[in-house]
Amino acid sequence: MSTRKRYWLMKTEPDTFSIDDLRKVGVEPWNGVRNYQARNFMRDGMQVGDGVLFYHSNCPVPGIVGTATIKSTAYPDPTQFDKKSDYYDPKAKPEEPRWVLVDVAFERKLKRTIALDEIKQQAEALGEGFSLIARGNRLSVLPVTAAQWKHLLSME
DNA sequence: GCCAACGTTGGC
DNA sequence: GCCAACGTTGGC
Repeated sequence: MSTRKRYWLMKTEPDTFSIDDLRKVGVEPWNGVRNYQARNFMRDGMQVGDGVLFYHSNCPVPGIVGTATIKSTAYPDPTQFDKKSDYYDPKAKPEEPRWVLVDVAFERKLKRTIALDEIKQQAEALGEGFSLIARGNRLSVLPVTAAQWKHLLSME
């Protein structure tokens, strides 16, 4: 496996966990991902040191609000075994975990939000395949190329 | 709050 | 293995 730094975009609802929350705690175990494709990106793709575009969804101005760093490779998400958790999965067994998470570290908050609106206007430069703006995409964890990373942050 | 676009579940 | 019903995401 390559050790070259990779880039990702991770969505969160600011009412639940915002960039300001991440800044306060420093490092956060990214629990609650319950989508297989998103899980596979964390499990099979993420390496310590990878870059993360921190995205706010389900809010007045959806968009990229900060950057973060991957602090751990994937390990089992403990909330899947916790009956009191919203993320409890009765089908997950400790000897056969179904869901994983990674630790995400605060890097910086952008000077301003790079709004989804503006990102859509850059569709051509970002490439047709950019899944954040692909029709109907709902993935909460998705890969970003080095060129897309550079282009998106140049919009700040 | 609405609803389109998906993903998952479960009966058959 | 099909597919209808249901649940979720997330922009608007």
